[in-house]
Amino acid sequence: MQSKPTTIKEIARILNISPSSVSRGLHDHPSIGAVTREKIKQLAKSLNYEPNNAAILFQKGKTYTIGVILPELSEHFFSIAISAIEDEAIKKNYTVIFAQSHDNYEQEVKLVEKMKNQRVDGLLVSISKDTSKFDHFEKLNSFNIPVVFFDRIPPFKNVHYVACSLESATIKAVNYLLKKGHRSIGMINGPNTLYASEERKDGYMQAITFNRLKFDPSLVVNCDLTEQGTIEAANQFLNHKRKPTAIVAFNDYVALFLIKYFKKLNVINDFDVVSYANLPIISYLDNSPVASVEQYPYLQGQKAANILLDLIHSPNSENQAYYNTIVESDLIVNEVKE
Amino acid sequence: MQSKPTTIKEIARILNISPSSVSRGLHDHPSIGAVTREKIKQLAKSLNYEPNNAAILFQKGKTYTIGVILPELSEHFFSIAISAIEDEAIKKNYTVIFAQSHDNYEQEVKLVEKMKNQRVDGLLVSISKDTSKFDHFEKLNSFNIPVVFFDRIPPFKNVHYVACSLESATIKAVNYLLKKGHRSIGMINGPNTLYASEERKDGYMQAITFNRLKFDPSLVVNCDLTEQGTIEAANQFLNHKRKPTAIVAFNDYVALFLIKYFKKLNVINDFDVVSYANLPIISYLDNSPVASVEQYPYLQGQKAANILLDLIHSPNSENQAYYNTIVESDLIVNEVKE
DNA sequence: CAAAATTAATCAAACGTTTGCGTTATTTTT
DNA sequence: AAAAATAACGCAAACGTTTGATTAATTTTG
Repeated sequence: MQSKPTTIKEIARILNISPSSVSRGLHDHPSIGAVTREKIKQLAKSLNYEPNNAAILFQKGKTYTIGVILPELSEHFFSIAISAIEDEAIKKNYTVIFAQSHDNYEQEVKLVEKMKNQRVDGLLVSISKDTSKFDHFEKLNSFNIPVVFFDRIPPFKNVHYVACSLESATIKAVNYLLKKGHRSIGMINGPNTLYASEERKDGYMQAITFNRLKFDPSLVVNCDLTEQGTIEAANQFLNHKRKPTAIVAFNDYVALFLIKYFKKLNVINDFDVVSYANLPIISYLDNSPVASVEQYPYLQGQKAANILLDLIHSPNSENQAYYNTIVESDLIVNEVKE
Repeated sequence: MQSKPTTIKEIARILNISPSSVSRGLHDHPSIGAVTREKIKQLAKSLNYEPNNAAILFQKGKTYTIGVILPELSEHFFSIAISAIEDEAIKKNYTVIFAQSHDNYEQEVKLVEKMKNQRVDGLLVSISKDTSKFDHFEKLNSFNIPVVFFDRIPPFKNVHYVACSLESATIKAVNYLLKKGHRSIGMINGPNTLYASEERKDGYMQAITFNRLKFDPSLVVNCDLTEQGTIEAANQFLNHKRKPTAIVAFNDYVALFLIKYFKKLNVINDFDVVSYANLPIISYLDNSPVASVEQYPYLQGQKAANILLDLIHSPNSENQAYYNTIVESDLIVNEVKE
């Protein structure tokens, strides 16, 4: 029952011409006469000819495929980002294959290897949390596979990347709180190993010092981003000699934990919480953060994809300029609570 | 700089043996002696040999790739499901390529075509909302590409599918509300064109009649699932002669709209809302639904992927048995609100 | 010790498509 | 009318790997 797919050879045999002519005819090559061309196309259509992609890819050494490696697809941020990537890719007739590192370095290394074996034309990567070495990406260089990092990027500039400036976002957030009158602002930061933590802290410090306040390091506490860790961080604030009246949470999950805990202690009204918007329906909460940093995952994905496609099509691999694209993040102020 | 990747041929040339021996050596074929085998493997390693996947795929006519077509990757449900699919696929050394139909029939048709051209070994599909014809999938049959539908499945049995029984889930939900003492229960259903709407309604009716109550059709209202539509539906309930005391919402978005509206009217405490759990943090809401139907997207994705891989590996294509797998959904009762 | 069996490796074809280079005819230019 | 250009197509190699059929060398067997 499973009729073998029609091939160019078969069309050639039936029409009594050579396979090369068929190929050229199908591609409107000028050296094929109009009549033959039409005959070829007609027969191809009536035989339901479909080019064998595998053969073409093999022949051309291109796969028209871009790989995406990211930590967790089920995280809202990434699902939006990859959705954008796919939308862009399909416009240019590229296919997307993806894989999750599950925030595991070894897995990430393996996946890079696999993508390379799959001979993807380019790679989009958001690095895992426990990645601190980056040699696995350098191997791609020698295979001429361009890489664009997005959102979770390595801490150096000589790569292509698209990311949000969490620093400026944090400045905006802290400024907003200062303008609201807060004078003691706590920050629940992530582990120090994360570049994103560094950015947040830098932004915080800049905003504080720019406003001629003195920076109190004990108001920035590190946290493993779990619920338990959040509670411990919260306790530090509650017992602080200059108890903060506002808190910048590392992300929405932390904000949720925090709000839950504060509500339990019935101190929720003593705090304004600002967070980073990874989650969609956070605004439906009764005691939602007063503001959120929007990181525009769709835009980031879109830009990253387009840069990658650019790189793939740029003929000279020795183009030494690196795309370092910063997507400005905005502070979204939630409607005033009545 | 971009050194051409090492090939089997090159290894063969250096070792002065034939390419076929190299291939066999690398695959531990018995007809290659131990010493030669080791020499081959060593040289391969030292030359960083990587099999050219494109060539292998072409040669074998298999791609070790499964395609996934779904409506919207950014929907939480699907992002979880595809996350599971990828996890399963990678275990069996398969790669996942995916594309979004954006709930558009024409796009879906195109994507199926594209997947076929990519010669995926199998296809996983969650159909788009406005798909009512299914010929585009039948073409895959003749190419011997198995298809497994999941969650959003066609309304007939002679295909492979994995889905949740929304009917039994709805029965559970309604029963729960009845047990809580509610005697007038409203349902905000989706458009009648959706199979999922039918299932919900059937479940509702069964639960009602099984409990010897009389079914009031005016308590089941259709809704376009927008916020405006939800409000209109809510108004119908508020003006109903037997005003319901509990409402089954079509999904969490509808539930959110509903709760928001009820809160605005300050009637939120007059209702118990039950919903279907597409969203993660719904439980953080102050006035969250009292219970949610968990549809186990990860499990669905997992099962669908495994079934597909089974089908791919089953030698006889004439295996006429269809996998019709139902994932039992559970009613998750949220913690009692203090 | 000849015949059979085993071991170790080679040959060559095949997968489907593309493409540089030839080879004819036919037409155009001098 | 000869030379040059063009049009229309065929030839064959190439991409890298796998695999059935063979061969050659060695060992086992009766």
